[in-house]
Amino acid sequence: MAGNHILVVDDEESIADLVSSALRFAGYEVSTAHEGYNALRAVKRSVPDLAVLDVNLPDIDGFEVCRKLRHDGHSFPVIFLTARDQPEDLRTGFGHGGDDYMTKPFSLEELALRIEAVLRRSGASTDGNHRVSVGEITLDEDAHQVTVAGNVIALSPTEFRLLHYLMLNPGRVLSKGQILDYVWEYDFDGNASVVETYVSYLRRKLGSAGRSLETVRGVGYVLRP
Amino acid sequence: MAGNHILVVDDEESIADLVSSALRFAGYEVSTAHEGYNALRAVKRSVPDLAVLDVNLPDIDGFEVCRKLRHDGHSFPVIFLTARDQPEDLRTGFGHGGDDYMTKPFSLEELALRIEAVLRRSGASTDGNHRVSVGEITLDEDAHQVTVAGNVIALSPTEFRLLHYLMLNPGRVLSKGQILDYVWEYDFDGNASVVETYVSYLRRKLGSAGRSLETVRGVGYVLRP
DNA sequence: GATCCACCTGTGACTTCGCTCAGAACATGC
DNA sequence: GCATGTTCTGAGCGAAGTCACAGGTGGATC
Repeated sequence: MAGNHILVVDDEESIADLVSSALRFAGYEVSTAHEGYNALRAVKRSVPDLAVLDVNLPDIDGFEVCRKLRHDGHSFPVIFLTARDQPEDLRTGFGHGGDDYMTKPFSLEELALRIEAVLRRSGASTDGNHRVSVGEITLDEDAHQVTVAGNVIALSPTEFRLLHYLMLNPGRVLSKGQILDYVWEYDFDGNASVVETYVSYLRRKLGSAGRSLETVRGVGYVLRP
Repeated sequence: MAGNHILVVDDEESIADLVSSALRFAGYEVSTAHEGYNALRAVKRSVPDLAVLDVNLPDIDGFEVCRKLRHDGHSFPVIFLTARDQPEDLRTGFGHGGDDYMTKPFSLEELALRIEAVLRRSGASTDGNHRVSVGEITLDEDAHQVTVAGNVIALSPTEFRLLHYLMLNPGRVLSKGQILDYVWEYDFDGNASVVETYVSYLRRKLGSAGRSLETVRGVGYVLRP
């Protein structure tokens, strides 16, 4: 996945920034645009390996951008972002040559996963390594499976995403806020104590290996290598 | 991080001064403004790498300033400052193109950290080094861990911030007032002797290395390299 | 060497934070 | 439509952290 170039197009700058910093962190090269025509211009300058297109743009909408891209012969995959509750959009999106679809708000983790999935499907080069290990814990993204010292343990989707995020940042303290942004939907406005609850679940399921998931009081959590 | 230019906008002169002197000290170039229109004029003269904007300004509010800046095509990151207990502001802030958010009162330490984080995210040059060493003591910000001669020692959040501040200024005497401003919230109105208490805690936890944390009677404390 | 004052450090009250559990609300699969 | 799993909240508890206070210690000054 390293080195792939992604174009993020969203008129809300805060979202474009949030997404692009998360993707940069995940090892992609990212450029952004806030308007449809700017996006087309950006592609003329440098063709990305994938584009994340918001549907609602100030000038021409994301579908139209995608249609023009396909018309110009570009075949890189496109993932659409759209506000909730517009199910009819889905068909429109795929009709215009979209490869995947996400409704806002979404979790950055999920976006990263979908991007990777779409890139893999489209045959772009990925590093093909979807397994992470920290200490005795191994997480396999493809198999969606976690093993501790060789024994498979069952995790719920949220537990899995949380563990994955922690494992992507071994030895780095992640604040509850960061965790909420990445693992939960980015505008999740519930109680931050869900994180505590899920850390508790994870520790229990991880058994003795759960001890490497440390609390840094007043700061956040770390998975110590 | 060195050399980045930051614009601080706050109508309370004492706060603007406090913040700007702390940021100058942290190696930034700082300019200040006390009103919204002055801030816009200052940007016209010299475009900063980041702006710290108070929301409550006498003429136009911080959000409006940010909106105008974005409208003029400026994309440098903005951090908003606002009084507590206005959670709905947060969304407004991000809606207007803000990159981060802090509620008053805050510690200067935290502001410095956020500025660095935002600059890093926005791709501006930072020194990217989150480890400091003085003598046998090493402090790692990411891991939120302190080691003395290789042995990890556990510190409370306040102890950690205090040590961090001292380590950022090896060989320089810091007064209790400076320490209170930087490590505690700037309007902390308690007894300045907390600093003594925490220096005492630190010395005990640092063991023999604690001897390099010297008292300069009548002046303050130094960490001797 | 007496006195003063800044600083040190132990004690303890109080607060904050995080862990865990129980359960309600919701989603999913059979 | 029932059973099961999942998500998230809220309360209670205990541990950890914060800070004031007060008695003790030891330079500095005269």
